[in-house]
Amino acid sequence: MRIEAFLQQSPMFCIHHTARRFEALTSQLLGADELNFLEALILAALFFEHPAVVKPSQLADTFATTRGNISHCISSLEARGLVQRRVDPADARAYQLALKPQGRKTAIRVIGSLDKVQRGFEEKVGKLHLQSALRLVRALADAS
Amino acid sequence: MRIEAFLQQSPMFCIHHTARRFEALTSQLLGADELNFLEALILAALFFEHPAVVKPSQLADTFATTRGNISHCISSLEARGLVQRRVDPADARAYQLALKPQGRKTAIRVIGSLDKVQRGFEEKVGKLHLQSALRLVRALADAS
DNA sequence: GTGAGATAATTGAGCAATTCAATTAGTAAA
DNA sequence: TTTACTAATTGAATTGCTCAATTATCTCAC
Repeated sequence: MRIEAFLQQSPMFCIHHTARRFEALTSQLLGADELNFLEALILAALFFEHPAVVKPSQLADTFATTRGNISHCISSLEARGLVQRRVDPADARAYQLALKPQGRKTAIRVIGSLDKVQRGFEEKVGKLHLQSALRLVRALADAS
Repeated sequence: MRIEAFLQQSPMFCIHHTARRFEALTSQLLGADELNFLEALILAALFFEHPAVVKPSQLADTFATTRGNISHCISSLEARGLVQRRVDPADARAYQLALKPQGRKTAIRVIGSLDKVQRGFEEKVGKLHLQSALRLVRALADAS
């Protein structure tokens, strides 16, 4: 198929394809906890940031999405008892987000899953090669 | 934010992020033709494969999606007079897909758009660097 | 201190892309 | 000639997301 030649010569399409693959594998692992990709990232963020204060707007910035999107995910996580909203004592409009004990356990599992998928790719490609591409793809990510 | 350090050290997340960026920029350009990403790829595929015969199932394989998904997109493209379904004379269950004249024009425009986004990234990162990463990301794409 | 405008976040409707199960129709082969 | 398989479509359902409107709060010039 000649289209395949075209696609294989296109870095952006390869990146796109790889990302889809990554998401598919990841959400397979996250499915056990009924989490989507963004929810998983939120849990990871709260885990890594602890004990620093995290607010919804910061998450929206970090993950390049809208506040509405974050808010929906937070609500879903909160409904399952994984995270907690507390009114910011310094600004009553804002919330401080925190992991609840169960959420902490889930976060650890999630981070493990992300690492596992990552290691799977590393095995196929070689860790050094993956690291060498990192700078470039990061540059791409920043060049937005 | 410590989560950002984690994300920047994760090749897969960087790829994910880059891919999202790529899709956003691309669909901005495709929006003029009211095409989504997959529809654009289908048009490109039919353009590059011509005059070879292309069937829905092949497209599903090439783009790693379901036949149902392809079928919906084909219907949308057909409704707009861009592509045509012909019953395969060798197998009455199958269809042969072909670009109609208007679809051909659109395909050329679409391929131009994809190239344009690509060149935009190349400018930011440098074509040589992009090419050097291609082999690696392709390996990642294949490692599925 | 108060009113105008900005800001944090939520909410819910709505959309776009996809998946999934069921269906139609045709092939193959035993 | 019937049993199993395959190509593709269809429509409902799901998912993840955006957008506009809303609530509540803060800031600050006056």
